Amino acid sequence: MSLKVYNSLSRQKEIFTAINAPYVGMYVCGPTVSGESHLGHARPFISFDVIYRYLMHLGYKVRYVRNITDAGHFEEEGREATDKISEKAVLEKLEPMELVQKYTNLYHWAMSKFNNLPPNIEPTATGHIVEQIEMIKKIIADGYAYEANGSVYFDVEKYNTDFSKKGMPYGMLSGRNIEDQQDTTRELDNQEEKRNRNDFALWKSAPVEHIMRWQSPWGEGFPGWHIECSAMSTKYLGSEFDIHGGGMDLQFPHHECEIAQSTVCNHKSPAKYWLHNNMITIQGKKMGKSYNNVIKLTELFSGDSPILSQPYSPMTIRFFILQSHYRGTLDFSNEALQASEKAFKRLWEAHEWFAKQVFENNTAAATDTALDEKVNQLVAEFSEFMNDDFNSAKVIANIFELVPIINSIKDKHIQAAALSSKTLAHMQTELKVFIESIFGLINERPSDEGQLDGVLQLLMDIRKDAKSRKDFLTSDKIRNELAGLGIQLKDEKEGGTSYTIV
RNA sequence: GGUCUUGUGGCCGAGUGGCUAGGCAGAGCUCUGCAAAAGCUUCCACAGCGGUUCGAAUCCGCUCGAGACCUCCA
Repeated sequence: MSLKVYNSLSRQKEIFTAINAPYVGMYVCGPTVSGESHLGHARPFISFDVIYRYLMHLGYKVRYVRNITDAGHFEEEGREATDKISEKAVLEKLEPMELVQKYTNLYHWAMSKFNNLPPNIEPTATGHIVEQIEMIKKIIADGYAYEANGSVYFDVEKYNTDFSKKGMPYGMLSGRNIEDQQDTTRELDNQEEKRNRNDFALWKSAPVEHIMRWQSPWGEGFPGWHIECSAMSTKYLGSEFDIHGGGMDLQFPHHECEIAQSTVCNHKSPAKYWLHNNMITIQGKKMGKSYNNVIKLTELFSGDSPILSQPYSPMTIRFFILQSHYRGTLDFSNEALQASEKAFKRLWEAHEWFAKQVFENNTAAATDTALDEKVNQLVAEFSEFMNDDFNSAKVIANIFELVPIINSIKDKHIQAAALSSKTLAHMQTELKVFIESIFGLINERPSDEGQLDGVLQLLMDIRKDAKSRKDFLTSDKIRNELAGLGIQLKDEKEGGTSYTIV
């Protein structure tokens, strides 16, 4: 069964075929490092991390490029256009690059907490000013951009007229047409410089107070809002690559403009498949700066926010995100996160125990063929569901159908021999592959050098002795005191005891 | 105003024509010295109204509600 992905460009699921198999080029829009990442940012990076991992699992050699926007984009809230990064730099009395470095480091820290694999290339906008200028020159030379007062604008009208004839109108990705766009009555800055209100900036002339500025053929300034992604994706993935990803909110205008710029320069539509993840909402509303409802990742991990009733670990959040499909909205609430926390714990403990087992006495024949068949079916569906536009939610549902079976084997409610040795082995490898390699879930409990384990084994021994003497005062004291320290003892069927660190 | 998405049980969330999604919470039971953990069982759905169909949460229409984009935004 082949992989199918939902392509925003065609608005339907398509069979994924690599342009130049086994190589796959994937570009994902990264963060603007003018501030701290929040929960909303976690979604695309975790979603595309799983997509990246799954493509590699399928055998593709993926080049994953995810940019860092550090050049500072425009904020047009007030009258004066101010550079986001330079503005904040003044407030915090930091050099712009110092600020960018700070938030880049914080972002990388969060990404590693989530166990996201680093991309193969993580280019920065400031490191590619030359490439961006070259691209703009090319667009001007081709007649699709014009200069005005030291700024350069993309001529959307002309592009749309010419490329509509080739079946590539402006707005093809987001389903807009220029006529509708004309209706907006919003007042924007520098409109008078533009020939048309749909035109967008490729290069902006920098006002004197701007700290971040570069020399260009059009004077000192800085690159426009969308050109960095076109320049860097072209440089590292070529004029036509397989996958372009990002949040749904970037579809227009960001990705639309990218398509226009790249198409003019490279004479090809840049990406074959456009994948967009949906937003994380909070009480039904998108989490975003402009809504004032963000939970920063540092707050999430520490619990330090009035919205949060407790801290949530990175794996809880990763699991929470994977429990839904990436194209659907996902509503944040403490209740929902707590549910994920508990669910992940149960899943992980079953998985951890099962992965360690060696089933030596099992035979080729299963004693419970119905169960054996059911297990094989559930496991086989992992790939089937992932192939259907990365439906991690359904895979997790199947894993949860396996959890009671695993726990029943553990508690001897089900004999391991109920399943064939082949089934058990297959189940072990597939669970490990999907949970760890593809979903990227990891054990979060602190690892120790065996000393803590030794101490706990001793305490459990003492408690066992006390219990056998019916000295429940002592046995309960050990259990309750440990519970107070966050160590939970669990008596098992065979008279043994295990523990988990909460 | 334009474009588009969406409305599933207490909460989160899969599901596009017929079969129990799943998780968390609730209830009962088993196990246990008591608990916890685990297992088993169970309650609670498909916004409303029409239509298509042998059959609809799933397709169509209308009504009501929610949201996103159109401006930096994952």
